[in-house]
Amino acid sequence: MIAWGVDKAPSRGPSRGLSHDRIVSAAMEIADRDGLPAVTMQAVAKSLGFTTMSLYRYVSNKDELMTLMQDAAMRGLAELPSEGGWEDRLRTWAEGIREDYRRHPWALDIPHGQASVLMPNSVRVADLGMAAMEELPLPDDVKIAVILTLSELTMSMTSLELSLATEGGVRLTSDETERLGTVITEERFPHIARLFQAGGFVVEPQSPPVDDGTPTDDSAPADTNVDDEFVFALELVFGGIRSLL
Amino acid sequence: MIAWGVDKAPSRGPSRGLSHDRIVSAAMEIADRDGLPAVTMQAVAKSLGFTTMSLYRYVSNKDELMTLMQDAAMRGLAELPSEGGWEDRLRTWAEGIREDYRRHPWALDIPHGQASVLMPNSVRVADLGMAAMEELPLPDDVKIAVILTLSELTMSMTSLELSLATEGGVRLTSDETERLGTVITEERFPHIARLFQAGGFVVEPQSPPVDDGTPTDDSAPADTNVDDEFVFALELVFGGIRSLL
DNA sequence: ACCTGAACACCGTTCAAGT
DNA sequence: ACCTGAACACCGTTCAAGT
Repeated sequence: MIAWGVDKAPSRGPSRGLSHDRIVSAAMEIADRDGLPAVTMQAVAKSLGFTTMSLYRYVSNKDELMTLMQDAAMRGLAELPSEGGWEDRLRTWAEGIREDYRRHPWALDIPHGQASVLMPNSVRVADLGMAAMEELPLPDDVKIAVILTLSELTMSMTSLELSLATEGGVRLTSDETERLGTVITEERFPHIARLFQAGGFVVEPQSPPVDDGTPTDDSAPADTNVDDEFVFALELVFGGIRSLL
Repeated sequence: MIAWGVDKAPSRGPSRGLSHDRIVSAAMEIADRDGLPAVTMQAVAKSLGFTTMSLYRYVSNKDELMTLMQDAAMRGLAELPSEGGWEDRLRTWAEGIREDYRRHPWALDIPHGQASVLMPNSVRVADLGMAAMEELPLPDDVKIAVILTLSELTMSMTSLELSLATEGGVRLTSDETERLGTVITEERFPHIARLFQAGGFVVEPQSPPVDDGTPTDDSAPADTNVDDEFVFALELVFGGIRSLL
């Protein structure tokens, strides 16, 4: 309940300036700069000029700090366009979430427990999602399922994108490609070996020359970039929603 | 490349019985029993009756061991039904993945890097996914995007399900509910406060009495269980695919 | 009430040494 | 080639003590 600010701030007694906000901000700065593993209690305390143990007065353990960080990371999504249809609104909603995770990639690595669903920003984002679908004549539980589906999808795709980006894409040395080629064969993997050998199994983080293949079974496989995958996945879900109406 | 078994086994010299298989199996047993954090190099070695350092002869670091564990966890999915349409096959495909993760929940917590995509079972599962859609007149890159979408969705939903199950669902004490009620208000969250107060924002891990509401905007919200969410999300994607044809 | 210092029981990983 | 022992530089968290 710390996150909601209902625990009245103890304004009595000596306070040398530590606070929940400062601790969470310091932790986020470290995570942004050096990644989540660099966020140790000692590192956070040190960056604030306090001892490690001082943090435990504000946060009961590291997990709680992580949950606070995660929620704080999701503050980018503000308002949805009042014009346009539900597709436009859901798209900007999903893209807002995506932006937040891109800004704070480490947030994707913090496990989503029960607590995180009831954090302020989670509730706010869910509320915005429901607002985006206001015009749709669907029962509330279906809308919640849609929100859940879209946000999970957004997280997964962003996670994939970021892990590929930091590793420079699934690009192998020609030696590795060759060795893998001896093992990924038509006999063993009849449906995908061809794609692998053509390089189509490779996913790029950035936007390469995009090919939009015509719907033919034997079209040449192309490099795929995650941004396209994300847009495609969204449209897939939108198509599903439309088929419900 | 260890995972593909191309590194010839060094059958010369004294071997007191350690091997990649035994190390990975031991690590998986520990993870199944005590969770991923319990998988330390010391714990794995001890369970095999060796010193910690002996593992480093077979595995270059802990991350590599984790990647091997993750791939080994995905061996459940065998064959897809030859009867029925692509929906049936994709459904059993996704449910096979789901089963594997349910059996080895910790596998969801191992980060998916570039290496993991090219591991034997990942390639095998991707191949099966392509096979499931063989009849569909869609370009290969679209099929890959579908596979990616479905597997990410499956992972997310299973992850949600498991985190709720281990925490006993988002069930709050009446005290907590009350406190949250003072903070999740109609003014602040106009589109979701009503749902929260009605208990509809609560997601159950197991199957509670399911209500399939009629498509009315003001239908009473109901408890939602993750299994339904998963099936719903799959159908949403299937609807999207159909709209592509 | 707020912060510190010392201590505890761990981690992953190194290196040189034994057989 | 395979495994061990000792050591290093870390972790999160406790507890009693200071102001």
